[in-house]
Amino acid sequence: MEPQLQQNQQQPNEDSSGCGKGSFLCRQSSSRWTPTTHQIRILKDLYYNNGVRSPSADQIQRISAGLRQYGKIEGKNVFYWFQNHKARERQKKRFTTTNHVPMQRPANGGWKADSIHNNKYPNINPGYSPSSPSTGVLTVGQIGNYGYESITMEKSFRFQLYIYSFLTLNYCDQDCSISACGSSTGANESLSHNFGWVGIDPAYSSSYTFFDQKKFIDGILEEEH
Amino acid sequence: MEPQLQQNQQQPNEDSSGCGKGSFLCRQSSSRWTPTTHQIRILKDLYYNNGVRSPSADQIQRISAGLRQYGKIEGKNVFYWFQNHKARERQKKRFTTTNHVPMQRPANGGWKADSIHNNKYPNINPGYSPSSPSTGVLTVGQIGNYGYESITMEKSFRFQLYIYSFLTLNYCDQDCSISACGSSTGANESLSHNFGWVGIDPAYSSSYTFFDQKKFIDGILEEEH
DNA sequence: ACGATATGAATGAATG
DNA sequence: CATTCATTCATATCGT
Repeated sequence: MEPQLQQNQQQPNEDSSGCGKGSFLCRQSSSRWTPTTHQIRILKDLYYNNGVRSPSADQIQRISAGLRQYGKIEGKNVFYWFQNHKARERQKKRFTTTNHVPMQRPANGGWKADSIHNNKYPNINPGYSPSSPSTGVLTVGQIGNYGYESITMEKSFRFQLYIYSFLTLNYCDQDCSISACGSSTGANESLSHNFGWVGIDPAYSSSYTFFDQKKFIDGILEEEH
Repeated sequence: MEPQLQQNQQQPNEDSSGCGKGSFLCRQSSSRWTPTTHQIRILKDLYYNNGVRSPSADQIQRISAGLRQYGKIEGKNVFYWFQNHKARERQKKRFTTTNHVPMQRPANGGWKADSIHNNKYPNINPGYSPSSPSTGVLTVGQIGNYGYESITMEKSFRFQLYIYSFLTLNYCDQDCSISACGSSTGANESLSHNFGWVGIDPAYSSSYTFFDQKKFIDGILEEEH
C-alpha cells in the first residue's frame, strides 16, 4: 500500500535556506520534523520488531543520536513518535473494538497501519522470551547521574520530556558510541502489526434498518456514564 | 503491498443511485471514503445542531454504525470528518476574523512560562557536561543558530525546554561509532535484512551506511546499566 | 486536459 | 495516556 510514496523523501539535513516550496517569502522553513524513510524504517523496526513502546530517556537519546545520520532529528521527535504511534495504534483499536466481541484480526482495512513510508517488516520473532520490555513504566532511573535533581520517579512523561531534553545537551560529548554488548533485547509482541479501523463487520450494521434519526442522535448524545 | 490503486470510480455519493445499502455490487474501491449525502447530512446535523465537535471513541463507533446503513463507512472516517470539519471551520474563521495585528501572540509578549517552569522544575539548567553534570553552567548565550530555524519559542513552557537544547550543542560531528561487543544475541535480526535499502531512499543507500543497524538496535535495547 | 478547490487522511506537536 | 490542534499530503470533483 503505497500509492503515495513520493514526498516525504525529504533530504536529510536541511539545506537550510529552505523556504519551502512556492512560498514567496522565506517563510521559516518547516518547523517540524519530517522523518526520512530510513528513520521511519528504524523507528518502526524498534516498535514492531523489538517491542519498544515507551523508550526511556536514555534510549531516546541513543535512538535520536543514531538516527541523526539519516537526517536532522532531536530527542523530542523520537519521543513524540513513539508516543503518537502507540496512541494511534490504540485509538484505532478503540474506534473499532470497544467492549464487543474481540473480532479476530481486523485484516488491516483502513489505517495504513504502516504503509506510506514503506515498511513491511518481516515479523521475525526471535525465539526467546524477553523479560518484559519497556512498555508501561518509564525508566527514568539514572537521572541522578546528571545531577539534575532527581525528582526521580516522577513517572510523568512530561518529566521525562525534561530529562531527555537535557540529555540532549550532552550526548555529543559522549562520543555517541553505542555499545552493543547487552543482550536484554526484549522483543515481544511483534504481532501488533497491522490492524486497521476496520472491524466493520457488516453483521453489526444491519440492526439499524429502521433508522430513526432522532433516536439515533439521542443515542449518540446520550451521556456516557 | 502495491496499493489497490484501482481507480474504479466509485459510486459517487449522490445518494441512492443504486449504490445505497441495497446494492451489493457497489464496490467502490476508491482509496478514500466518499460520504453519501445522507451521511453528510447527519454528520452536519450532529455538528451544527447538536454541538458534536470531537466525538468520543464511543460516540464515533455509534455514529459510524448508524451511518453505515447509508453506505460504507468506518470509525476513522467519522473521526476524521469531525476533526477536519472543526479544523477547517476554525481555519476559515482565522482568516476572516484575524485582526490586523500581524502576530497574535500572548500579548504580554511571551509566555508567562518563564516563571512557571522555573518554579516547577528548578533544577533545569542548561548544563554542559557529558558525564559530570551539575556544575558546568555553560553560558548559553550566543551560541545557538546552527542554521536551524528559530522556531518561535512562545509556544508553551514545556516546549521552551527544548529551546535550551537548541541553544546548546546540538551539532556534533557525530561519528557515532558503534562498538559492538557481544556478538551473540541472535535475537532480532529483523532489520538486518537488506530488504529496505532498495527502492526507498536510493540516494542514501550505501555510502552512508557506516552504521550497523542491528548493532544500533541492540545498543538501544541494551539494558540500562 | 488542466488548474483550483474541497475534503479525506495522516501525522508531528502539544495539551489535559 | 487520551485528546486535540495545526499542517500537510493526496485525491475527488468541478469549472472552464
